[in-house]
Amino acid sequence: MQEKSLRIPKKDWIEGRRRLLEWFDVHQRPLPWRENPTPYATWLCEIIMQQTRIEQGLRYWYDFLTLWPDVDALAASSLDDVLKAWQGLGYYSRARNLHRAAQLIAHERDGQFPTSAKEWKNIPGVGPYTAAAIASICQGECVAAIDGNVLRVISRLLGVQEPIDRPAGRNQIETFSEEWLSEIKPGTHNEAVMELGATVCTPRAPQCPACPLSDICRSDQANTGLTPLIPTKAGKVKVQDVHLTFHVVTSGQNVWMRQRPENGVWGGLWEFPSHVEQDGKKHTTAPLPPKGMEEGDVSSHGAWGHSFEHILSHRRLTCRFWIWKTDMNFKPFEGRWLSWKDAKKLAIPRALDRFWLDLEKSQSTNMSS
DNA sequence: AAATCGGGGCC
DNA sequence: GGCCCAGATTT
Repeated sequence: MQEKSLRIPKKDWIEGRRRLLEWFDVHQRPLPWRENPTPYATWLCEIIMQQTRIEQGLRYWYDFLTLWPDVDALAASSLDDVLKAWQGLGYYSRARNLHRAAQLIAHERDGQFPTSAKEWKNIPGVGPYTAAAIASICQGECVAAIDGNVLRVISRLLGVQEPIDRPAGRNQIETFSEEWLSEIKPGTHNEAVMELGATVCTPRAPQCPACPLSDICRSDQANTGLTPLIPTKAGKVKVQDVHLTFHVVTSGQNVWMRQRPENGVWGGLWEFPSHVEQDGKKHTTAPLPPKGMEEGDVSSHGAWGHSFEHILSHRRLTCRFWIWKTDMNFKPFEGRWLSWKDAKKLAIPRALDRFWLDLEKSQSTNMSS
């Protein structure tokens, strides 16, 4: 185990570490959360940035800090408001865990944040990476934070040929990372490795000539030419086809909506009642009325059979929307009546947002024509 | 150990 | 169309 992690002589990686920190001091991007890293702002940042590009998440980080400047404010908010602010960012369990964690910290920890990576891991939504990142960057703890950038940088540095999404490859990277970590400035070291991965040791077209570690790297193009081939991954996700039918049950300016269960796709978000076609079957031309709703309950139906494709990372959704008109005395199934205006204040999936835009466009076209 | 969970940007 | 992104949680 030790041999694997020490294929680079110690004097070399000590020197490499020094040059990395030197490089970081000069070339780091001016990211706003580096200016005044408080536990709250750093925690918020790390949760938002999980599996998210900086450019995409930045706006959300600002929005959350503006809406809820501290953990007490966040804890006092409603889950619906948090989900609404999170809308469009994806992985919605992060938002629900964030809200739950804020209440835990505010009410059960007297507003006190954890002070070690081990404690941080007990906070909902905080796993190994996030715990290490906050504790090292914000609280000076000597613990390695390993994200996608680090996996790529270290696998290339060591020339790890085993898949990094399997224990064999992952363990090599973890072992070396803990050893390599600067005991002087662990937070800066962690940020430096991530920054190198984000700006120089990139997934495609890495800029090895600009890398402060190129002379000791086991896969630099100038040495072995392995850089484009590392890291390797074993995991391959098969994308399934799913056909969804949404029933837009309306009455005048009101619409029937329900909240999705916490588990599963779009957990906790609001939607029009929907159902999945069995066994991935394609849509039939004539949709049945939603369950619990008889033909006689509707005054008209099938007004607009809008349909489009929506891609998730693990699903290919074909979404069909069917509009039914009824009256508000009718409460067909789980959910509630909402005015269009109030419904828009709720967090909804991107796919429904698309539908909504198309519908309004269609209505304005009809009115003008 | 493997599956699940979004959406957007890039090639 | 595939890949990846400042990963965590559930099964």
